[in-house]
Amino acid sequence: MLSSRALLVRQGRACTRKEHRIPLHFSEFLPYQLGVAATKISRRFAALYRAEAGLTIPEWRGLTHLDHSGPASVCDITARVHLDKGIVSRAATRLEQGGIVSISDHETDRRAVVLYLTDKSRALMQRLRRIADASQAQLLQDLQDDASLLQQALKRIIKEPSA
Amino acid sequence: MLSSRALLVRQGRACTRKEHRIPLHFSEFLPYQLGVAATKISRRFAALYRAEAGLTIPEWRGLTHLDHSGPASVCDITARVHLDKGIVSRAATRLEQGGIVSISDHETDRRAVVLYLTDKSRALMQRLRRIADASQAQLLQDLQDDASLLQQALKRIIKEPSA
DNA sequence: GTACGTTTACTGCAAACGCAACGAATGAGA
DNA sequence: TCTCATTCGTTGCGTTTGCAGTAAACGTAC
Repeated sequence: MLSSRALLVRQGRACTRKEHRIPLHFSEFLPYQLGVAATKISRRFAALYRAEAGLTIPEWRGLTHLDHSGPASVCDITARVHLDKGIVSRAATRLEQGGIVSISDHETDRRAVVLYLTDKSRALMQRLRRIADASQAQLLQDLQDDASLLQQALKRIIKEPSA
Repeated sequence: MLSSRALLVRQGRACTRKEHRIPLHFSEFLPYQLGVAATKISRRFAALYRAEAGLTIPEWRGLTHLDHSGPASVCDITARVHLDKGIVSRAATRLEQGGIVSISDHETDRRAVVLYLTDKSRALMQRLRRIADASQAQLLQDLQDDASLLQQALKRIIKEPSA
């Protein structure tokens, strides 16, 4: 027993539209909006880093932290840039193999390691920082007045306890 | 040759802080904010659907579209809810095995299939809709005045051509 | 000094994802 | 009618992800 609506769909073209037109009920659902927007922006920036230096997003996040705050342990990076410790560990391995970071033992804690940028990578980060800043500026310009409030709301979500 | 900063990190505790305190430069970077916020909210809602009905997010997105717009093809769903066709296809298979949707042939296009809710799942969706609405209401309340502007900005990002 | 819980980093594994290739079906155009 | 490009859905494959488990080092309490 099918509704008349169902019959409409069953006839004519199988796929009604090609554009990614999002139905109303979805366009008002915040988790959906957030997910789609984040994926979109994330892809754009990931492509940038990959094209420029063959970096993944976790790699880039860790490097940025090192670049800005100086040498740090895996645990440090994990806590600061919202990444799983396994992901940071693997990223560190790849980056060391690529000569982007150096890893040495911690002075006083023999469990820990210390990651730090090489001279080679300091120049790389300078270039990447410029690119990231420019891309973000473009993004903010597209968003115009909404930008600052968007960031304010996102910060609130991030800081929110959890539940 | 290490900077004095490096020496500081190399001594004392390996992991300086335990809280997820995000360094300033990151907290201002939009793609980062967006990613972290989306992951956080997405996890929260995913846990909700899983606990309530054992549904994944792709499954839930597809079902919601079916629930709201009536029977649709895989391609339809793909276009409307921002999912890869492979993901939609697999979700459809799982949902059919679970008796949540029925799949039949398209009337006029023999390549296509038509997914539609079963009576059983219509009741399920009603319950899920209530839960999702309540959770979103809670979220919007937490965000207070920022909410509408957040949504406005996200919509702009989503609609934005691409570059 | 010894025992025990915690921290640090690494690794293994299952699940999910994105992409591309494929076969079947379609339909537009010669 | 006969191509041939396109569309629809499925499947396979490599990568990434998140989580749990492991071993070593640490440090606190006794």
